[in-house]
Amino acid sequence: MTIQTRRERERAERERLIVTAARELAEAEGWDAVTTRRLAEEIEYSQPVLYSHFKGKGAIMAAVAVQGCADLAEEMRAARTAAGSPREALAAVGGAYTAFARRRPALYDVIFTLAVDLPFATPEAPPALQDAFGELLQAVLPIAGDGEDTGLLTETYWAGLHGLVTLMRSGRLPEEAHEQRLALLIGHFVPPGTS
Amino acid sequence: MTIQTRRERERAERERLIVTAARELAEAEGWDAVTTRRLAEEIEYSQPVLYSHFKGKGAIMAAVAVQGCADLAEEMRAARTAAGSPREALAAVGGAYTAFARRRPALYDVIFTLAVDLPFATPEAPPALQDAFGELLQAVLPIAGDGEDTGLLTETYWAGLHGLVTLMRSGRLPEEAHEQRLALLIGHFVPPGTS
DNA sequence: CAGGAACGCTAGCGCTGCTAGAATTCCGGC
DNA sequence: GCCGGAATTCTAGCAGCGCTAGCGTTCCTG
Repeated sequence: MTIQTRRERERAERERLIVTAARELAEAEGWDAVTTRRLAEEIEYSQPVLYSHFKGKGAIMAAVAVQGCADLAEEMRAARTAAGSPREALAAVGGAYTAFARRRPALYDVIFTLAVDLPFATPEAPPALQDAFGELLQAVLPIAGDGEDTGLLTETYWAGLHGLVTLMRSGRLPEEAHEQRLALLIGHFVPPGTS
Repeated sequence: MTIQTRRERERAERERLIVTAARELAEAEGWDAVTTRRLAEEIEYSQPVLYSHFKGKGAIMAAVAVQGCADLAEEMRAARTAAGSPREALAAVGGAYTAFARRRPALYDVIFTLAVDLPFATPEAPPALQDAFGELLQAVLPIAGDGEDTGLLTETYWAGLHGLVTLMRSGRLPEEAHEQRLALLIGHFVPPGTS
């Protein structure tokens, strides 16, 4: 029994090693630099080892995405709970979201633009994804107008944030006015008179 | 002179052939299917011919993007000029934008998510891109609040639309509630009391 | 009709994700 | 202590990618 468990433990550790190496390499040099050969070299094993842990490169990226999404959820939670008014909370979460996207672009990309084989808007979605969406939802809840579907409103706010960061990071929107655009978005989501 | 001009004409025609073939192939089978070998086969020339017209695959995609953006601008213009009130115009342009993205996903991707070597938010941006943005701007102008920067407001509205379509098309937002989310976005951009 | 330039082709480079099958390592029973 | 078998890891290679050097042909010009 001990041998079996030791092997399983080593295997699990190596799996974490792969995910960590992929994340660090992507954050350091971008996802283009993350090839299976490079990754194998990084973890000091041969390529096929990767495929004994993951179905393919996409699955490794998905694992990185889930891990990164937990970070994002945590940062949004911290921002939200530190804020005072509902309006401040909405702005804080939006600011945390876009700040994450700009500070860790490779991580943001793999969560929200690249990897596709992750279930998203379903109950089977990984908890980390649901947590991140939940943070947005908590921030949107208090500022929802009468009769507005909170889930849909959250999705719409999320889309606004996502559009801002993706267009900016791909050079389609100039960086310098980001804060002003973010303020405009938030301002249009908060009903007038909400403190 | 006639020989020279004939050659130039044939060259220009072949260039259009390349761009058209790339666009049709992408729209039919997605950009993954657009390889230089496949493209060469499609136009019945060898691969290197492509590189005598374009610097690389990216440049071909950029050409498709510019051509597609003209279509988008045209559709938004038609929607805007057919609308009655400012609110209807904003909704019509937003609807035309998202409808374009859903009807021609490959084209939308190459304009707004894939190709990067196009100047966007500068005076050197291709006219087609500026036209498309101009249509959005024309729709946003009448509903801008006092003291709001119209350009920034347009960019923010654009980001909202872009976020909606990209998250939906990548499976991160469910398709069915699209119209409701779009209505929410538009509703939050139109000041209350604007007819 | 010959010389030369312009043109398009064949062939190939280094890279990608991924995999079949050989080789090695390690554990359990005698 | 040692050997057979199972589990594991590696070497080697496939098909395809974007891109290019250099050869062969074709066609215009003097």
